[in-house]
Amino acid sequence: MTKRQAPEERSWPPHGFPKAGPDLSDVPEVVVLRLPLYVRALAQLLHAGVNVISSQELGEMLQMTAAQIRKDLSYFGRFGKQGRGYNVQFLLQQLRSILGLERQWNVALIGVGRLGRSIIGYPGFAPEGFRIVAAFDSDPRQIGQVVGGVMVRPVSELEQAIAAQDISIAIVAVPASQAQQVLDLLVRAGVRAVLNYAPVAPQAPNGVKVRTLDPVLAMQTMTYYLYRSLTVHKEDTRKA
Amino acid sequence: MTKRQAPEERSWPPHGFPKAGPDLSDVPEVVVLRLPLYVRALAQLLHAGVNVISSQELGEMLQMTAAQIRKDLSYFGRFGKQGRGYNVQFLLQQLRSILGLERQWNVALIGVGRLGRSIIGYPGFAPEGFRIVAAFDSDPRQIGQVVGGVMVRPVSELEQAIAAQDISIAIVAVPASQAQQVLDLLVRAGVRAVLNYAPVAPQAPNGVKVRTLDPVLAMQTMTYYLYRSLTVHKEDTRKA
DNA sequence: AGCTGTGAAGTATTTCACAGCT
DNA sequence: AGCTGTGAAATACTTCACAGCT
Repeated sequence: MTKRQAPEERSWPPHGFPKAGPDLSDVPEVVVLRLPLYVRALAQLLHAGVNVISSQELGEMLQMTAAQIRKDLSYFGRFGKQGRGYNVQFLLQQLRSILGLERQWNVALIGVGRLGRSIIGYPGFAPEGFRIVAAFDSDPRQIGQVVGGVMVRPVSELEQAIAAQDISIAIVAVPASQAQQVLDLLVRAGVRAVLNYAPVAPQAPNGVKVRTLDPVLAMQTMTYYLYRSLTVHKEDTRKA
Repeated sequence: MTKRQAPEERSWPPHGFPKAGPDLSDVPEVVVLRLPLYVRALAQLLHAGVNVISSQELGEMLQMTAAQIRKDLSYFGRFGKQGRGYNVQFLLQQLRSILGLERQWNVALIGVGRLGRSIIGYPGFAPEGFRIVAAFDSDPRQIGQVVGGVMVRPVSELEQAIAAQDISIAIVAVPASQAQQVLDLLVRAGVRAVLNYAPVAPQAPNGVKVRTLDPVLAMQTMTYYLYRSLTVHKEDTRKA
């Protein structure tokens, strides 16, 4: 049973917003979007020396209901012990395994301008197993430069490099005007997961996941609420 | 009628995941999360010289159903003309007004390390009306430096500056370990919208919107699907 | 003829609430 | 006594489908 797509973001999402492609299993996508939150919280708990945690306590940490956590986990197995709770280390390991986080993922970066350079310098990816192993740009002045330990290559070499270097994820950091064509190229090259920093809603075929991170969009969803609370709002938005 | 919170953020959004605080109106939060997508698409259309668009066409652009767009818009008013569609310029202006995008918003940045500097240098905020007018750091070596035209001040001055400079939004770009305490400080100072770049799920009181942008989280939601499609998956995840 | 705006129907997601294990 | 796992109930969200305007 495939499911219908919702738009966005969630980027905050909700991130991946809009999204494309049917689910590959019967696990609701919202559930998958939450799993990394559990992983992050459990890693913290493990680090803090906590051995066992209940869905109640985890829910307080993450500001969600205990029932939701239990239900989410139940899509994948039975990881808890009744009367006790969840073993932090065990649950963490299980979730990491479910999410495919126990391996390294090779990543290509397209666009090494200001934004791309800051992404390649971001220290958060490597410890989580995401290794940027190739960088591309269409600007001839960038080609041949070494950025973050990776030599920048022309986009024309992209397809070949994706295959040769076993790259399954791409990060798009090109101007909005080029994002769609870069995405098309990536899809043709066989990439099926794209983290998009360009402020566009790119079209991707089924089976290709795109998550767009757009800080401006995130801001704009907050101003709505700021604005409301400034002037106490009475419905009167319709035109005359 | 206030509503229940879903997690994120989505950021991932989509986006702010998990989020806090009840809705200030009866408009579903998912709808608010989509409005900026409409704004972005309409701005593109306007730029391209399109005068009128149907929900059908807009839906194709954004990969969503025409009905959803019409329903979303109907929460705020009647902006279209039967038989014709929506006037692009008019609808854009209406949505910008609803989202509070017709004014400038003063923004404070907390944390001017590598990430913070890249945020302050991001050229996407200013054209959308978000102006970073103050920057703070707890590192004495950063104090007094001028970054992106703004002088870095000690965090101790934050509360005073928020009030004095009419700042309603903050961007948190401090290490994860400090994010919660910075957020608490911001809330005490009266900030009610926070764009959080730290990889944590911070707790915020009702009425304070937090959107977390976490590229690692976004990546981790995609590996799930990559992983599934590598080995054709038969349900067998439960422990022995 | 074409398209909006919207109740009603259909899905999806969340929460309840409790049997059953420790 | 405490907590999980899960059907069933409740709620939220999306899509249908059509009256009504242009």
